[in-house]
Amino acid sequence: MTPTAASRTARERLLTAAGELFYESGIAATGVDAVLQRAGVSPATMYAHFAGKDGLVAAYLEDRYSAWHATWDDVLAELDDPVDRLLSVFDAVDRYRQREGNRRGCAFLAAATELPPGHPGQPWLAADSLLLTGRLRELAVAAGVDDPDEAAATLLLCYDGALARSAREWTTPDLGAGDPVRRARDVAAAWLTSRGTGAPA
Amino acid sequence: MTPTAASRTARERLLTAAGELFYESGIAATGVDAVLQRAGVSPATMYAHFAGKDGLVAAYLEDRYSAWHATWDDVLAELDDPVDRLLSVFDAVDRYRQREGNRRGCAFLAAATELPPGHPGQPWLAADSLLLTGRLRELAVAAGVDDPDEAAATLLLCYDGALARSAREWTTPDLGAGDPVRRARDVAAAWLTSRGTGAPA
DNA sequence: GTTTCACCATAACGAGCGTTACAGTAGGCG
DNA sequence: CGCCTACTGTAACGCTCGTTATGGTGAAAC
Repeated sequence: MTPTAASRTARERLLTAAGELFYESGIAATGVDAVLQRAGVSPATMYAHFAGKDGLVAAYLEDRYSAWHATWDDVLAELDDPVDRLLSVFDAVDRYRQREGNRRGCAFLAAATELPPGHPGQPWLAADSLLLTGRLRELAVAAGVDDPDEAAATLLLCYDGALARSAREWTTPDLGAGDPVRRARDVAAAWLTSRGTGAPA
Repeated sequence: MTPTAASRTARERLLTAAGELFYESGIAATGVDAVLQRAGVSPATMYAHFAGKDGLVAAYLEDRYSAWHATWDDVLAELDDPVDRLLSVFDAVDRYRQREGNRRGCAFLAAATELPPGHPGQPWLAADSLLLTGRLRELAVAAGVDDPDEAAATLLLCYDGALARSAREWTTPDLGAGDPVRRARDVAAAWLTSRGTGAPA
């Protein structure tokens, strides 16, 4: 908007500050003051940009959704093999973590347990679920698996398992367990080769 | 304690009320007043039994832990086959849901995202993790799988995946996906037969 | 130079909530 | 009877936190 600002605009600073704090400390546990202080923004400015804390939360989730969506697109653009493309969710999670320094599980999973029904951020949670289920099914069809719906559901199970385990290991480190995302990819791949592609016993 | 009380004692009523409300609406979102009203207990009585809301939360988690532990024990006592015993986590979840009317994912998973570090309820979350990892590894050893650690980690991945998906489907119903716990059991069983038990290609 | 726009700093308001205090009641028991 | 225990009901305190209001700064626009 303003070409003047030497540093980033207030809205951007608010969004990154909110992203860090909401993600690390939880949404409900993070006060507006903490976000304002980290962003170096005055209250009036924030309420000019967002519809209160709820609006800021919604914008934060939209931001995460866009970043996740774009990351998956990038990974997908580099793959040709249909099975690789079907398993790309896990590679996308890897790259997303690498980009955003994400080490505490899934932001949407945490938000799903924190946000009440009707919260303005809920549509982005639904969008995330829709993206996952829809795209996994498309890719399963393209990969020519026997039952695309079942394959998508199984992939989704492994995906959520990886994220949930990441979240749990954050608070209770389970040494020697290895990377849950890597393991989830392996399990999903094994399931696909044994039952997904037409390989009758 | 008191043989007099015609109905259950105040402590019991508080615990069940807290269990329902904390589980359905979240811990942070549930006010003490709501628990008191549902339990039909005055504030003074509650603070005589528990160390504030945090103490009530801790007692609630202890209660859930005990119930979960006991349920798994019951299921385990009915099984003899080593592989069935290894897969009993999922059957135990089934029975637990049936007993407690549990339909919104895992209470510990939700609590893990809500409770701050150092909260008096954290030990019970750690106990749950420890029970899972420890027991799964024991059962894996007893089942004679090739790599007990890897088998336990894989089972744990499927387990958390089932619970996380249950939680997500609560807010965003994914019709036609079937029961995540059932699916997790199937995936885990398939993984075991293909790689767990000594069945070299 | 004046207007305008985006923004900062501080303070204050108002609601919600965890907590405590203060009386008052019903039943078991010596 | 009187004592003790377990409990109820209401009210109030104190604090946090989201929100709003007020005055002021600095830089681009014309």
